[in-house]
Amino acid sequence: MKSDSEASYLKLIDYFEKKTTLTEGEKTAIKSSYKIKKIKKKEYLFQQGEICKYEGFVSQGSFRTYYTDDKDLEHVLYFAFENWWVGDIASFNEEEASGQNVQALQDSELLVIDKPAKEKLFKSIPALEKVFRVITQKHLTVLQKRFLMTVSSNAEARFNELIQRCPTIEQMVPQHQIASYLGILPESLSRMKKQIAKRETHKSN
Amino acid sequence: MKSDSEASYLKLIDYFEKKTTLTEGEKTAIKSSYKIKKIKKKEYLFQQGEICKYEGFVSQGSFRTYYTDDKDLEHVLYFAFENWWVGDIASFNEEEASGQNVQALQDSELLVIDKPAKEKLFKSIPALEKVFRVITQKHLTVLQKRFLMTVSSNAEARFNELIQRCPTIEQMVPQHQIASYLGILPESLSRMKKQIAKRETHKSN
DNA sequence: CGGTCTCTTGACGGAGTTCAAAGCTAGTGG
DNA sequence: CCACTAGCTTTGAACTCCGTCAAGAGACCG
Repeated sequence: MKSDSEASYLKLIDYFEKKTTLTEGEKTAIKSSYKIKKIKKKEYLFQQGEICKYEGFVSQGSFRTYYTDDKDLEHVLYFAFENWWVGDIASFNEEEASGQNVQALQDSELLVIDKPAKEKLFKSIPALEKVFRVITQKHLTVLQKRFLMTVSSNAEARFNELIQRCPTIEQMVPQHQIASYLGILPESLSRMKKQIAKRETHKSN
Repeated sequence: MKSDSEASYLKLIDYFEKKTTLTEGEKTAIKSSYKIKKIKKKEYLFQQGEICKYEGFVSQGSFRTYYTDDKDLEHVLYFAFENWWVGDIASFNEEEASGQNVQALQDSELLVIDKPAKEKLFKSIPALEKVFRVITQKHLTVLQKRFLMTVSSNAEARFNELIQRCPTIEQMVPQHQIASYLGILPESLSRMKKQIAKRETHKSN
């Protein structure tokens, strides 16, 4: 147990050390600021209507962030695997109700921090302020690309892009959630894959 | 001329002072870091394929940020009016080619800063590091809402949301650019507005 | 083994696109 | 100040992609 959590903290420290340099004292401060939180499959870090109290670093497992619209349709915003972040920045910072759900796709483990602890950590390690600015910028860039992809290409092009960028996604995530990520219904994805397969066999014959 | 530029700098200082407190020395440092750049209607701060060398604060006029896809269709990502920022964060920071165009909708004026000057300014005013982290977070939040709106509702709902959030947009921006922002073609927006108008007259009769 | 969740398949419908043409508006130059 | 042009908006008809509804087949879990 002790050694497991030690490995999780090492992942986080490694992550930060790729972006900045840390003293031993700073590493200790980071370790004592982030708490381990285990979340079982299908359970939530937080749900729509709640405040996102924790920002989490995925040390084991995987998550999806989604939004349920007024017609009860789910729309997947992100998948998060190991070494990625989960949370709702707006809700976390403004302490207002979130419009998103963060759900574990399998039994998973997060390193979480709440807002007071994060502010305290920023004060003691000012370099982290920049690290998180860069993380947020990266996040914004990814979302911008996603948005442009969504408005400028059809579902099949978006599917191909996803498979290329994340070839193992189909082994990790059920198909109806991939459909949701692509912005189409499960029926449409099923039909689309059939079409692609048909074209493939025609080519190779 | 002198008093015009003085007013522009005051807009920027006022903007920063809403987010943090500044000493007189810091205000002077800000003023000497940002340069005035005038851009005529239909001209560009930068275009697709170029590096975004400047981050700009709109002191007068308005801009649109758009992306041209492989079918030569334009997709408007943002409009920017006074007291908003323009630029491509990824291109600016990583000094890589941008996938976006920032074009003036009318004769306009920006306060611009390049990367070395911004880094120098951050060193002399560390509080700005946080200000820009918060700006980026806000930006991300806005884009997330936009994305969810785009995938979960139809063009008419998106149009109504835009008009409500920005009632004067139709006076400021040509209709085909509004269509592009909504993710539809000008023909579709024209038809949609006709439909809406027809329903309105039926109601009031 | 039964129930629930997931994936597939079919027929139909609708929102938005495509292509083409005509009317309108605003900026430009004589 | 008018005339001309280029760009913007409107309209129509056919089409496409994806959604909707419904039903059945397969997979997973207690």
